[in-house]
Amino acid sequence: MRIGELARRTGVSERALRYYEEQGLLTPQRRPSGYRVYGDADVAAVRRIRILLGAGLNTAQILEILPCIVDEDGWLTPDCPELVDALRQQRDRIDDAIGELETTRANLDTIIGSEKAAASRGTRPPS
DNA sequence: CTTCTAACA
DNA sequence: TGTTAGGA
Repeated sequence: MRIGELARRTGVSERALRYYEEQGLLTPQRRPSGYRVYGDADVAAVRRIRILLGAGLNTAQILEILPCIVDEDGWLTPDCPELVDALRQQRDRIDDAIGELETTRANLDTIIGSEKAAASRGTRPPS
């Protein structure tokens, strides 16, 4: 199949599919015309890529752990320690991000709830 | 009509 | 990533 069909069958834009190839995630054959030719296996490959991207991994990280994945009933099964490791690290990063967001939210609450802010917001006398 | 590369009001 | 120009 050509890029258009793969795009339709995966719901991923042609732009993204070409990008994945550029990142080494997909290596479709080429017709003499230059057109990319994908196999049925690429449909599953794209799904795996989407899942990993959804887990917050970048294409470089996915490229490294892609061969560690075993396709099993539409889901992913970590097949080697590298993948489990990458996923754990990603989990830790999420924890850090959550922590920073909580700090930012606390800062906003301080500003919003401060006496001065409340005064200038609602108790301004007519001039 | 579909795909390709390259580039960005 | 989207979009688009210009070509095959």
